[in-house]
Amino acid sequence: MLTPSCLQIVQIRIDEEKERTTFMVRLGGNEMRDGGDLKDGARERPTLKTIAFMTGLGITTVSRALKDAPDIGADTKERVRLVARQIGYQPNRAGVRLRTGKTNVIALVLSIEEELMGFTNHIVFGISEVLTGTPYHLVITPHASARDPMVPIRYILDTGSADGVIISRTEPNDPRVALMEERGMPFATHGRTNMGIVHPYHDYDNETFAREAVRRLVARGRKNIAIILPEGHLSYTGHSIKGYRDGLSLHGARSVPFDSVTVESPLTAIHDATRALMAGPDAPDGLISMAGGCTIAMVAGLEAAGKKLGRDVDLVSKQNSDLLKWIRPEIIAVNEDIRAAGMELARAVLASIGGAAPESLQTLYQPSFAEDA
Amino acid sequence: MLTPSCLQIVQIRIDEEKERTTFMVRLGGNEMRDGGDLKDGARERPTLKTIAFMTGLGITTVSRALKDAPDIGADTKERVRLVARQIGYQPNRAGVRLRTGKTNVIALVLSIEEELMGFTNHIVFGISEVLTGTPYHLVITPHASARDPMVPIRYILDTGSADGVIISRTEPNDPRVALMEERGMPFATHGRTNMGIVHPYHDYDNETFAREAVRRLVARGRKNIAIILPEGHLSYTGHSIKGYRDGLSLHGARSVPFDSVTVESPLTAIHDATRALMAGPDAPDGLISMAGGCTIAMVAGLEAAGKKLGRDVDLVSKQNSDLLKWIRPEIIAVNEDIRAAGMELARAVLASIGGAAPESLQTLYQPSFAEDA
DNA sequence: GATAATTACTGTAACGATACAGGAGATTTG
DNA sequence: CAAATCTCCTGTATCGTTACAGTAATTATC
Repeated sequence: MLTPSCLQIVQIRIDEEKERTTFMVRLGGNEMRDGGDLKDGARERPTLKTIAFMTGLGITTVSRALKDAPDIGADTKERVRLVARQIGYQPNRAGVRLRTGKTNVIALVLSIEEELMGFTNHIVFGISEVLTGTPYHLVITPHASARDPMVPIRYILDTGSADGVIISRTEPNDPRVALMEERGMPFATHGRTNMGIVHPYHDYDNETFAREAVRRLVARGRKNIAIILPEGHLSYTGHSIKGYRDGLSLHGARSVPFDSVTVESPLTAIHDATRALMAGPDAPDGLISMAGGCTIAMVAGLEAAGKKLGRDVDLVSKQNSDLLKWIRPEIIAVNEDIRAAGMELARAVLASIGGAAPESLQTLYQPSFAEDA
Repeated sequence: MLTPSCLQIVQIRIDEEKERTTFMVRLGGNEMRDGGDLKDGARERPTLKTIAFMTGLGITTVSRALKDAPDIGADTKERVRLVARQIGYQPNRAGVRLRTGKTNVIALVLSIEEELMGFTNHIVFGISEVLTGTPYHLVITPHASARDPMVPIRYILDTGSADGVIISRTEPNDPRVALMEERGMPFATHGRTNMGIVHPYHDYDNETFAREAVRRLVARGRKNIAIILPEGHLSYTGHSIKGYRDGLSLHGARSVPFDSVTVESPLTAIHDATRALMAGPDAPDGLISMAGGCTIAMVAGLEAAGKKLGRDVDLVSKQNSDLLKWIRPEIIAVNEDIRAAGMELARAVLASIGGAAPESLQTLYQPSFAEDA
């Protein structure tokens, strides 16, 4: 039953300097209690103390009631929750963090060289969508990838500034993964590793993409194929190469070397290298691009060499946004849904923080080529 | 002079349950002091207490020494700073935040519908670059722009979760600006307002861009011009229209209505509308686009209508990334440097937090057309 | 040479939350 | 009916930091 809490304000202190009004309360018995500040027009932010005063309960009780602890009576919980909802109570993050060490922060560590076409946008909003409705905030921790990528990781670990970390540009033998694993920091990687550590990840099956890309090209009669790859040290470089090679031998095509540039190179360099390649004696008739940004420069380059897409050469490309079809509908474009990746990664870190087994937090998305292509 | 602090550990308590070792210290006199925990292998994070113990000073003294307070001796400060640097002391954010209310957080409020081509990426890394080396962290607070854009602002204000806020997609009469102003929250807007509130902002001079765009088109003999505008309620829509109209009357051109789509419309809609426009009886010979993403669809649309860029029609477009020239070199593209905008915005909020006058924190970037264009 | 002022440092309380160790009152047990 | 048990609630200490109100020792003042 809801006992009316018979409390009574017996003393009001007005502190003009501090512009606050405090008061004492007499409870049912005759012990006094500090009632806290009288919020002027509910302007001040409510705390547990506010609810404790309003309900006539102790601060501890309120705290435990809101946590649904087993040693609090059912109708007390109800009452506390009601009041908390009414006054819009939200736990003070600094208080929680100081006392418990829980930051309620997910750190997204991004290289400033992430891909041009909306990668950051998509992954950020994918993660955000999952974090909405949880107490977690998303903090962006950037690093110049040329510099030491360990710096932001060490910072987060040393200062304990996040409960979970999401990293991208994963390498097969990634020291960031090793360090976070060692220190027990929950994390998820965009891209797999190959170092004997079982950890949460989300990845796109670039091996399948590359292999299937070769298949589509061969199906169109293209047998001399070139591929533009990511930087050498990233995990997905290896997967791409593997799929590419498998595709070549599986479908009987040959590789035209094209390794003077990577998908990270300046667009001008990619353009020039593609023109040179396509104008040369051993010009390929099939091209594979692992990233949408560089595809645009490649198209310009091959056209500068006098070639025509669909006639002289076919091009399969991955993309993050649905842009390529507007540029040249002839491009065989395959979407990598980075927003979905962000969502998976966020789900994985949250679950990892919650203690889920890492092997249950690994997802691999399959490339989806258009039906006939 | 650096007096050697003659302290002595006189009692060690080993608490096996909590796995910690604490100890008492006898100082030069004979008062005892709690020496805190003996960090096992410097694994635990150092706090003021650690430094206090190591230097033999009080916690308060250490705190004030690190703040360079005037009532602390010069060599004491030196000594404290040395130790702090040695052990890699970093203030606990939760402690500071709880005590002072200072969050050391800048919130970037982004609509999930920000432009495709790298807007988020650029602004985030621009802001980050300025925040690097400061104690500030960047928190991304997203909102579905269809929903109430006030929600994230109210959240930040009610929970005091940031020291400063950066917003984009500013409107001439923006309730977010009014609210933050009223509550005294430092902020900077990407885009100006027109509501009698002087506040920090950064903006791109879209009025000049649109006016100059008309001039370039007229200089190429184009007199029938259409423009694709941003959504109606944004500040820069008004600026664009103003510049556009001024340009038309100034250079003697006429406007071909093109308002069935905005730069926010789906690319398919933009494509179709452009094709219809260009295939119609009143097809313009000059086009102006306020955003790079939609320009790509427009180009596809006008080519689908059988028109050729540079021959039948010229196109002036803004862009965030240097992509358009690879798509059609004929496009007269003008870069809006969003990374620089992020830097300006971050500088502005930080200065605003520091108490700088808002009128000194307003920047307007001029469009830079290529030399001859 | 007593008092005042200055210098350099320190202890206590508080920010808001939670872990922990009670503790009062009702209910069951033998 | 005393003891044990169970229910439900509460006070205290603590996380790391800083504001504030001291205090002891030295130096300046008259």
